[in-house]
Amino acid sequence: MGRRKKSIDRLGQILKVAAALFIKTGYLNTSVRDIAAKCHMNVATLYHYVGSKYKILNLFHEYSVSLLESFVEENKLALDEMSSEEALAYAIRRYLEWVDEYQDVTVFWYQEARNLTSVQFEALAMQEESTAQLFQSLLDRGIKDGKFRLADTRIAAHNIVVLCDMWAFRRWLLRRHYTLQEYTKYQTGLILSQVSGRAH
Amino acid sequence: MGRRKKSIDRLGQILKVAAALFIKTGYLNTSVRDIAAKCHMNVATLYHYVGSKYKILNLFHEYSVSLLESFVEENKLALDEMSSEEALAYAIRRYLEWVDEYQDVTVFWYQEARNLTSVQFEALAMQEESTAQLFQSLLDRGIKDGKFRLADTRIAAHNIVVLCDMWAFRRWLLRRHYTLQEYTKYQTGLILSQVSGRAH
Amino acid sequence: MGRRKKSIDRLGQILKVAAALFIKTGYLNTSVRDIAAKCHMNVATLYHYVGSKYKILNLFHEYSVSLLESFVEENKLALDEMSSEEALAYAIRRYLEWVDEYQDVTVFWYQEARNLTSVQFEALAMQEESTAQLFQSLLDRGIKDGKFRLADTRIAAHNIVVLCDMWAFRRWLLRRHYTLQEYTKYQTGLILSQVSGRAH
Amino acid sequence: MGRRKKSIDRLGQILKVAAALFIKTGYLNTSVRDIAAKCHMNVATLYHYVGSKYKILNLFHEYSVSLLESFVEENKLALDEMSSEEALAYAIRRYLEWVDEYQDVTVFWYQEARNLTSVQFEALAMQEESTAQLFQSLLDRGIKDGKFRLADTRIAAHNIVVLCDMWAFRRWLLRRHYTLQEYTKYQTGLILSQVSGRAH
DNA sequence: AATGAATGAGAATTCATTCAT
DNA sequence: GATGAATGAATTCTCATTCAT
Repeated sequence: MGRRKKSIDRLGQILKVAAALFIKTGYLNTSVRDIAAKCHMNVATLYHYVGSKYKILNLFHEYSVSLLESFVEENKLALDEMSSEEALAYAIRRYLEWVDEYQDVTVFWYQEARNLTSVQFEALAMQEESTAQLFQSLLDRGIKDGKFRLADTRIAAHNIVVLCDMWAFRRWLLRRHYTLQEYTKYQTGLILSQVSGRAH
Repeated sequence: MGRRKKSIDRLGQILKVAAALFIKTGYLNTSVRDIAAKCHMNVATLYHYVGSKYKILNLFHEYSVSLLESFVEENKLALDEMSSEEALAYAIRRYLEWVDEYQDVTVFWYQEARNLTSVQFEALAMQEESTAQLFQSLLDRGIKDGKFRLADTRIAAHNIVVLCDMWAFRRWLLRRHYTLQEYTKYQTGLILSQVSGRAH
Repeated sequence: MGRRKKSIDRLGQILKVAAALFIKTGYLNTSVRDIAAKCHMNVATLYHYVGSKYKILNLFHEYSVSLLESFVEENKLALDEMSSEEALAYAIRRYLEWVDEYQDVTVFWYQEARNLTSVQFEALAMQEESTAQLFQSLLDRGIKDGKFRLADTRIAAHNIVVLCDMWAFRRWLLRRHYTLQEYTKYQTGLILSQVSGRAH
Repeated sequence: MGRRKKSIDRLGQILKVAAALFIKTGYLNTSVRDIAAKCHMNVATLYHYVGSKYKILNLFHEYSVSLLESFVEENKLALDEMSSEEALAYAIRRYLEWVDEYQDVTVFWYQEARNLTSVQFEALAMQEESTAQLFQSLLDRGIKDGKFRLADTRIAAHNIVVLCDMWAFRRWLLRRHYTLQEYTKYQTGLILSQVSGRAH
């Protein structure tokens, strides 16, 4: 068990250190030596655990996907008991909190998706779609309720996701002017106008 | 002048070729040799014109900024004669056309901004801000007119920019479901709802 | 004894697996990890039995030498009762059968003798000489009998060995045109002409 | 021209040095660093000329093939004016001189043919066949003349080639007992007996 | 203006081997 | 006897850049 534990720890350590370096300097700018050094580990030892540099990106990818996954899972049920508008507002707030917590991860994949194989890219995209679908189902519900009026809920849902991600990838601007709370308040307002609007 | 002209041509050729390669495989994955080879040019000759690999990114950066710049310039005046709503819709349509034309460039900078110095990053950011300001001024005008109701025009303006850029950086999804025309129609509708909404 | 037996089995297993890998991909291209893996054995366990990679080559070497040795032993006595010509033909046939059976081993040492220490190389060479001497003694006997006429029986003996080994190291060519039986017939004929010839 | 010349020199230098190292320690045991160092050249400079380690083996391979090729060419014509027996003896003597001069090369390819691609191996094999064919045509001529009696000239021709190559790959033994002249004399005698013998 | 040659630094990865448990 | 973890040294190869001509 001690063995087992140590092995997992090492792998965890590698993942954690590598993720930090990847985020800080980018995947291509990070060398395996850098990662090993920061782990106080011989390069060969690192290879004992991971197989290749790309495998590390892989692991980080899986971890990132799982983060999103659990966000979706955690919030699915809680929303059923609220009204459409409350639910949407709640989901936006929670997702923005999530983006805030994992902003580095969010931005990272906006930038480095290029380095994934197409298979992995699909996985990431699919997970992002399922986040969008969480919002989409809320919008559909609101339409049934007569609370929302929308020509196309898919675009609207993706809009919501992107406007939340924007808190991460435009942080250089937004942080200068708003707190997360303010940003949440404004965006929620705008999005609610968007979905309940008398468009066109 | 012949000299001068040739020199400029060479530089232009390098920029063009490099941009294509950068876009296709990323800045770090593109080697100076690759660029030189595609220009049918010796590496040393290339260095005669550009100084460093990073300088090429620089040039591409300046070029990209100028593209945005001219977009702003071209559209500023045309908008004055329209009504607030017409002007906004027109600006969105024009910007989406621009994003569609330069989608590779747009996506590139979402991904590779990391490789810029902070000074250059500032320049890029500033230019993006000035695009946002184009929209912001339209929003401000609409508020004065009583056509729009908005608590914060800055966020709303950035929303518009990001939702347009999204046509480029989520193309893997959007292209599957919408033409540019459809996308333009839907987003314009949603944005107009957003800005003319009863804020919360 | 159970212990002892198991230990010998393990060693035998290593030798067998290693020999197969050496033959297939060459000594240098075979890694200790490969061998251990194919033995379903930990690398360290393997080292518990063998000491070094080179020692494995050693073992294989000894095994190869012993193969030749037993060939010589097995055939020495049987030959006494035949006539010189019969004996020579018989010895050639038997040796060709041996080469055919151990063609991989034969070829291997033609190729990898380089990787032996000079001491080991001597051992291999000596054993090859003793194979040659088997033939040489037959030739000497034939000369005494007046059946063969030869200026130098050493060269003639080595010729025989090499022409038989050739069945292994030129198999890429010979197999296309001849069966072992045909090859045996032709070579026996040629060699008999050689040794009974009215030369020069 | 100076340029051109230097470039060829460098390549020639690399080939020469590499060949020597390959012969001395084997292809796999020779590192690119070793080669570069012996050339007083930076590793990257070496790669400026050759592309890959394997390409060097390639070059050496081509060179070796060309050596054999020119041996065949040089001797083809000279043989026409002699009698069959004279011609065969002459060809053997010349080929043995060739093997003696290029014994390292000869032995090398007996050992390292494994490291060639199958395409390259074919090329080497084909060239060896054409050497054999030189002898085979002499044997065929001798049969027409009624000078030689042979059931299969292909095997006989390959025998000659192999018995000559043997001077190189059994040098550890043969050099102890014979000079090249003695070896030539004995083998010529044996081969002539072989080909003019009363086949069985 | 143009180029072939050159280079130091560094990339990812593999290897035979050892050691503590 | 067995094993997972560890390592120093070495591998092939690439890169951005410079320099003499």
